[in-house]
Amino acid sequence: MEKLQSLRGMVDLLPQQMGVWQQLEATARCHFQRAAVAEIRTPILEATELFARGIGEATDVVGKEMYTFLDRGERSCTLRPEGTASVVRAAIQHGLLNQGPQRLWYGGPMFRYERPQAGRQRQFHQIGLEFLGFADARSDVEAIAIAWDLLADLGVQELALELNSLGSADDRALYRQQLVAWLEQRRDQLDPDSQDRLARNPLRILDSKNPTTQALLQDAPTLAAALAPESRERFERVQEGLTALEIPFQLNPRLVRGLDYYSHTAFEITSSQLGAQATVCGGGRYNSLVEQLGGAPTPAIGWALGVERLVMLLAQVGESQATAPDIYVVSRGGLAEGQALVLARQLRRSGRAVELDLSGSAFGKQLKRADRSGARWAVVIGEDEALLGQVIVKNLQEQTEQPMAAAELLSQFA
RNA sequence: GCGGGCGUAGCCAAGUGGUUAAGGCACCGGAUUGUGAUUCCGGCAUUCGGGGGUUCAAGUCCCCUCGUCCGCCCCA
Repeated sequence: MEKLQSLRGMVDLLPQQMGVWQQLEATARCHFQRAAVAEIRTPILEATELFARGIGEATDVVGKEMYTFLDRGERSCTLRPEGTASVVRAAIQHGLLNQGPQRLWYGGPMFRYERPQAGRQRQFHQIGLEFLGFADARSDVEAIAIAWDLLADLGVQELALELNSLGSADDRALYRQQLVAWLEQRRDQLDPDSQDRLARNPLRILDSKNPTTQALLQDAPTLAAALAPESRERFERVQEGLTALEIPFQLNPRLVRGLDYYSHTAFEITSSQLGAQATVCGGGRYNSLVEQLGGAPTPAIGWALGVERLVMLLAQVGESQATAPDIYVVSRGGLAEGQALVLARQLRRSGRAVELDLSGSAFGKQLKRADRSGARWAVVIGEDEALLGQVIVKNLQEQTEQPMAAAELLSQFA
């Protein structure tokens, strides 16, 4: 029979890895709460139309990476490739924006149909933040600061924040024209990938990894020069804010985010320890998206961080936590086993983490498992103890033991 | 979608065309029918990702296929 296994690029998270995940999620929750950011959860399945309109038909994410299929009602459905479009959709649908600006976060699985490689899977997880209805440059700074502080608190080392401004939609359209005109003159000097992008998504050529293309771009018109004075001033205020918060950053004039909806501030937080997919967190401002999805014009900024990539960094830091019980209950014989079942439940009700050995094997075997479970205490009930209403409490670390009444045990561990 | 590396047990692996596929970890059982370490003994791949071919003989060579990893594209 064919071996059953998970679909390509879909990975299981096994019990041993969950400690890092849980710690990460708890830390994120804590940071959001302290920053007065509320959680929102949206379905992982949406109408294909949402992403086509929100992210942009021309992007790779929409053009070739979506998990799309027809449901039984012949509607085109897509497993969400990112979170922002869904959050904005939900905010519009439920009139959240009529109640004032929204500070939201989300977390969960995203899906992209790509070849897996280091730091890239078909199902992966993101934790993201969206500030809807905030235009001030300080909101950009605050959004970035929350991401930065979260990563720092988790103990991630050697992070770099890269920053750029794409300007307003007008600035970008103007620059796009300049760049395309300039590159058309030199089309034959571009690598094939970039030639392709010239028509589809020319700004992304700036980000090319091809060295000759990069050399050519040295003399190309710059995005910074195309920014209107207001855009430039806005960008300066973002930088001043980051400096005031002592968050180090590097200006990267080639940083162009892939999704169509970005404008003004764009940023990435990267780690050199991740291989080719180095971005841990990426985001930026998207002032036109809400309107594009049918809401009132609403400025917004957000980011998403890749949980698997973050976990890779945390694993390198050596972060991991096993889930050991406080007490391991060992019993043998009908009467004793019955009492152990009751006792374990009572201990749990008083808040203890208790593992009950259900094997019925010899005491030696059970104690061996007690030892390996990492529990501090073992409670032993044999037939003799059961008849007397007693238990033996062993301290597994100090290798000491003492008999006591079951009731005494309960009051001691309450 | 394109390029390259790799598939031997739950994990790490030896194996260079020649009888029954090393070893280690983990796990299970026993020595110890009521006590954890260590030790000792035993168990744990009818077969090398799958299919086809070459050969007297294939884990080993060839072809196809699937999976996986790394890179490109792209992104978190």
